[in-house]
Amino acid sequence: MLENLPKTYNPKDFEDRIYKYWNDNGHFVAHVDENKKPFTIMMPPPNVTGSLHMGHALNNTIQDILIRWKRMEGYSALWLPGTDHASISTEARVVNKIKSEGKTKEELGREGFLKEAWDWTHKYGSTIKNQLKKLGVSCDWTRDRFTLDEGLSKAVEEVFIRLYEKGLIYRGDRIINWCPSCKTAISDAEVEHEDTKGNIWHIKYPVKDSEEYIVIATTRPETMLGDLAVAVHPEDDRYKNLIGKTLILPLMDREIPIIADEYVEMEFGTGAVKITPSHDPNDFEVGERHGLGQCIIMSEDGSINENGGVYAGLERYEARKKIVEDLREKGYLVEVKDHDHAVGHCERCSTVVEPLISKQWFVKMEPLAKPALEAYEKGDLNFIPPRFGKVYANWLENIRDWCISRQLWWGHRLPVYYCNDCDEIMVSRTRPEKCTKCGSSDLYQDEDTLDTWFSSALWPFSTLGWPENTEDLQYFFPTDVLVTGYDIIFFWVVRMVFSSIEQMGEIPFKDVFLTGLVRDSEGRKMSKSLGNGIDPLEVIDEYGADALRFTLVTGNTPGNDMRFYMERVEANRNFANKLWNATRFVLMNLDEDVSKEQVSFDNLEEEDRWILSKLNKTIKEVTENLDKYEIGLAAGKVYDFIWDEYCDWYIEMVKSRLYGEEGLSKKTAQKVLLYVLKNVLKLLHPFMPFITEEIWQHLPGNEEALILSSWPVYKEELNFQESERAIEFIKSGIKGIRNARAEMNIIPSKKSKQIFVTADEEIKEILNKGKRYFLNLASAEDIEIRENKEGLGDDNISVVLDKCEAYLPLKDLIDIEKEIERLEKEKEKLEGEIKRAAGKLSNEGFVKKAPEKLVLEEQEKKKKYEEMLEKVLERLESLRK
RNA sequence: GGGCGGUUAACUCAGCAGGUAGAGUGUCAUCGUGACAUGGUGAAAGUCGUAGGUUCGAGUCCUAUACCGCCCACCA
Repeated sequence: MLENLPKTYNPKDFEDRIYKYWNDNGHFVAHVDENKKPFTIMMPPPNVTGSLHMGHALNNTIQDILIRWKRMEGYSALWLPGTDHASISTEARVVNKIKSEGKTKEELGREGFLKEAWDWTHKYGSTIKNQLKKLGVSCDWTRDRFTLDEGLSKAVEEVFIRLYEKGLIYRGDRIINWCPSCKTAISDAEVEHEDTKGNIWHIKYPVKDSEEYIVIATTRPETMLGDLAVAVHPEDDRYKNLIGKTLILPLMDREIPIIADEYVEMEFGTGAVKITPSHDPNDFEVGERHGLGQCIIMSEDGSINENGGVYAGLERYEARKKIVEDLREKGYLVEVKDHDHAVGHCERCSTVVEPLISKQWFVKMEPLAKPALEAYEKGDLNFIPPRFGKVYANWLENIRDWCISRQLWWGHRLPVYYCNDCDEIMVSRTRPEKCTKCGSSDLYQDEDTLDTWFSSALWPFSTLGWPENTEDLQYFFPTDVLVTGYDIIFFWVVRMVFSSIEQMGEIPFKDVFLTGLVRDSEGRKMSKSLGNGIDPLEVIDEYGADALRFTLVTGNTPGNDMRFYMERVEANRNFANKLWNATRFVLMNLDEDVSKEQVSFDNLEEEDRWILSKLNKTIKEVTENLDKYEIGLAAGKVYDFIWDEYCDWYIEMVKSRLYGEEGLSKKTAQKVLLYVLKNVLKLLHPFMPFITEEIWQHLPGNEEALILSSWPVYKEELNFQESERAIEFIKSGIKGIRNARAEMNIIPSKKSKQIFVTADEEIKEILNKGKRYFLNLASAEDIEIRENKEGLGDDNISVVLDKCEAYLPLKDLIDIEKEIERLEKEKEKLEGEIKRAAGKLSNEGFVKKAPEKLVLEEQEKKKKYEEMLEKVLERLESLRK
C-alpha cells in the first residue's frame, strides 16, 4: 500500500487519470430517479471558441463544489455543461480569419461564410471544454449542449413565434445603438458608457429673412446635417417670439422650423436644442411629437451618406472636423467649450456607437419585466449576496424594449418571411409556400439573426429538451442555483428569469450566486490588452487543480472582487502536500487487519474522543456553511481541522500508541486515525476533488469512488464535551511549557523532568491520564505530580497554568535573571487580564443587563487569573530571595 | 444626477445571529526528530478610515464624513 504513495504530492501524476476514471465510469452522469431529489445547476455556457480564464475557473469551481457536495448528500445532481455560439465575437473572429486569407464575408456569401464559421467552431469548440476538465468539473458531458444545436434552435424559434403571436415581439423603426465596426444593431445592455473629455460647440442658426439667429449647443456637430428643427422650451422668454419661425440650417441651406417642446431644459447650454430625429433618441421622440419626419445622414460604416451634401462619403470624425472648420470659416461658430460626457462604446469592439434610426425587431419588455420583478419582491428569487437583488430590480423597473435583431450571419436566423409583392410579414416555423395575403410565391427570409442572449435566455429549459415535455425537463427543472459573474445580471440573469416565467410559468432558479472579478496582484482587471491575465492552465500545470480551486474559494466572499496571488496557490499546494503526507503516515502505521474491521467506538482513549468530537463539530459547521453558500468559510474550516487538529495534535498525540506495544489501544488509534481521515477526505472532496479521490483509492476498505460516497453527518453520540475539555487543558499546558522553554532558549532535544503541582482532583486526574502527551510533546523525560511545591528549588522554570503549576528542573540551563524577566512579563499580562475582567464586573450595567452566563464566565476568568497571578508572584518572591 | 461596495497586522483577505480581533504570506528565533523542510516549534505585529449615536458592551447596528473603486442614467 505504502509504496503506491510517493513521498511528495505531485498532482500531475494523477489528476488527468482520476478525471478519466470518473468520466469513464459515468460518475458525472445524472439520472432521473424518483427515489432521489433532483439538484440542478446549468453551467453558464462559455463562448464556444473561447479559452479558459480565471473568471471561468472561479465560477466553475464554485459550481463543482456545490454539485459534488449535493451529489454526496444523495441528490440526483445534474450539472449541465455547454457552450454559446456568441454571435458577435465569433463572427468577428471568423471575419478576421477570412480577411487574413484575402476574402470578405460578402465574397463568400451567407452559406460560404457559415461553413467557415462552423469549421471554426469545430476546430476550437472543444478547447474550453478540455480546459474545464483540467479544473475537475464534474458536469454531465452526456448532456452537453450548444446554443446552435438543433434542439436549442428549435426552442429559440418557438419562443420567437410565441412572443410574436402574443404581440410581444414587433418590428419597427426605432433609435437603436449602431456599431459601425461590427455593422450591426446592438442592445442597450451592450453599450458601455465611458466618461470622455470632449467639446461642446455653440453654433448660430440664422432666422430666415431676418438678422436674428439662435445659438444651439451640440456635442456631435456632424449630426446637424440631419437636423429637422430647433426646439426651445415653450416658457422660455428668450425665445418665445421665435417659436414657429423658420431657420436656415447652416452649411445645408435647409429650412427648418423652431418648435416648442417641454423636453428642453432652459438652464442647459443655450436653451435651444437642434433636433436630429434620426440620430438621437430624445430628438426622435420630439420629432414624433411634431411630425418632423426623418433624415438619415449616416451609412452603416459610420460615414456620411448621400443626405450629407458635400460631406457625403467622409468618415464621421473627418466630417465633424470639416464641418467645424466650415462653420468657423463662415462665421457660424460662436465658441467651443470643453465638455465631459458619457460616450457609448460597443461592448465587444469598443467602437463609439451611433444612435440611429433603423428598422429592427424588438421585444416588448414591460409585460415580461413585471412578473420577473414580482418574483424578486415576493422573495422567490434569492441573490447571494443580497445587495444584487436591488441591481436586478432597478434594471427591471427602468427597462426599455429589447432590440433583438442583429445584422450578422452567425446565429439563429429570424423565422420571418416577407412577400416581395405585397410586403406582407409572415412569422412561421417553416418557410411558407405562398404569401398568406396575396398568394405570391415570391418570398424571402429575413437576413438578420437574433441577439446571442435571446438563446441563452432560454438555457435553463431549452437544454432540457423544451419545447418537448421531456423526462429531464420534468425532473430537473426548475434548477436550484445559478452561479455567474455580477457583470452579466442584465444580459443574462434578468432575461432567463422573464423567459422562464413566460414559457415555463415559473422562475428558472431559486438562488443566484454572484461571483466577483478575479484581478491581478495589483488589483487590475485581467485583460488581454494589458497582458496581465494569469492562465489557469499554467497554474494547474505548476501547482495542480486542487491548489488553484482552493485558492479561488478561500479568503473571498461572494460578489467581491479578489486579487490573485501565486503565493496563495503555493500555500494551498503545501496544504495538499500536508494531507498527502498525513495519509502516508496513516498508511505506514496501519495493520492489515484493522482496515477490515468496522470501527468500534469502545475502548477510545481521551484523544480519540477529542478528535472524534472535533470532527463531528467540523462536519456540522461545514455543512451549515455550505447550506448558506459560505463556501470560503467552509473550506477554511476543513483546512484548519486537517492541519491544526488532525496533523498537529492528533497524529502527534497518537504516535506513542502506534509505536508502542501491540494491543487494543494501538488498534483503536489506527482505527480512529483511518476513520477521521476518511471523513476528512469526504469533507474536502468538493473543494479538492483530485487529491482526495486519489488518496481515497489508496485507503483500504473503500469499495466505491469517493465522488459517490456519502456526505458525513453530525452524530450526537460522538459529542464528547469532557474529553474536549481535558485535551484542551493538556494542549494549553504543552503550549505553555514549549513557550517557556523557547523563551529561555532551551533547545527541544534537551529533555527535562516535569513536576506538576496541583491540589485540584480533576486536574490531577487529567494530568495522570495525560502523562504520555507531555512526555512526547513537551520535551519531558519524566513526570511527577504533587500536591505542594515544597522542596522545589529555584533552578526551575515555572509555568503557571489554570489550577496547576508546572516546574521544569533544568539545573544548569536555567538563568535566574531571565526567568525573573519572563515571569515579570507573565505577571503584567495577567494583571492586564484581571483589570479588564474587573472593569467589566464593576460595571453595574454589565452585571445587571448582560446574560447571566457571560457574567459568570467573566467572574470565573477573573478568579482564575487572580489565582494564577498569585502563583507567579509567589514564584517571583522566592526567586528574588 | 442616482445606487452600491471597500477602507481590519508589513502584504492579501476572513470575521453574516454585538460579548476580550483571525488566517495565509512575509518577518524574527530555533529545530535535520523515523508522515511532511511544500515541514516542526515559538515569537513579534492591529487605537478594525474619521466623527458622532444606540447599547452594560460595537470591527459587527444607526447617522454623518473622507478617500479608493464599481454600476446605472437620453441634459443637447
